[in-house]
Amino acid sequence: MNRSNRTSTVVDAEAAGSYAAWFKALADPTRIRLLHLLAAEGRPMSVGEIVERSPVGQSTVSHHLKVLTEVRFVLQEKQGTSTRYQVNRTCLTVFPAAVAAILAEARTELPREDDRGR
Amino acid sequence: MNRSNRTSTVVDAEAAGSYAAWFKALADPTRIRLLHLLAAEGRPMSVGEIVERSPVGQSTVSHHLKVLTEVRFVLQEKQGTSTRYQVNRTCLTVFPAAVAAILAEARTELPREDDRGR
DNA sequence: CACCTGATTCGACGTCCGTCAACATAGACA
DNA sequence: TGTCTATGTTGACGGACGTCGAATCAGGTG
Repeated sequence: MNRSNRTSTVVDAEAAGSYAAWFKALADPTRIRLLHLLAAEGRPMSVGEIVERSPVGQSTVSHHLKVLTEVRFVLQEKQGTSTRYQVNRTCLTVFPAAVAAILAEARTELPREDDRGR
Repeated sequence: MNRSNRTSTVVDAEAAGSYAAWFKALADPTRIRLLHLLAAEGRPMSVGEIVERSPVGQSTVSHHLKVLTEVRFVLQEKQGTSTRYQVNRTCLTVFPAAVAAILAEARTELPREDDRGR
């Protein structure tokens, strides 16, 4: 395996950009806590409820939730005046796989992120 | 399980900061490519060799290698006038574990990052 | 209809980041 | 010793980011 001397480009420039975007979404303590909160609760939560448990303001929470939503780490579901956010369980598979790809761990095939939604 | 209403704080403010620092180190396409290059080659590489395969300047590569070294994703080994960089294989274990912790995947115990060095 | 409440967006501020060119450092070798 | 080569560091510049308060928008409710 890996028979050529060319760097087996599993991670080319384009993929590097995508991966970087994912990591960038987690490159902030507040977002990590938000994501962990949602994951730990394991249920859709409203913004207000999340704000109550966060040390930052409501607009900040809203902003971070938007960032996490854009990279599909969390999914949103509007219900009238309220908006429920929940963690996207697909990340459990796709994210460690991305790390494995970067670290050239060939044993794991990178699954497609095909949870159609948005 | 999860009998209390307190968020089971596996990821508290301090841990969130640490994790964010790790992710921040990967939140850049260039660093991801550098890390992947080192991982794919699977051997210590000199800065010049890395620069040859990178689209950015030498000082930039040096800077990014420093960042990756500070969070221990890569290890450095000085040899006279040259410096060899190689990927830290411990990341293969500790990094997915961190992701699992954030995503509240309780099944994996977070291993200590005790590859004494630095 | 007027009002209240929950959520997003806007504008601003200070800070940090990625990149480069230029300079500084430090082994190797004649 | 002096020079060469490989690497690290500095300073600067442009752009992006995190946070906040204020303004705005959109559903319910009376």
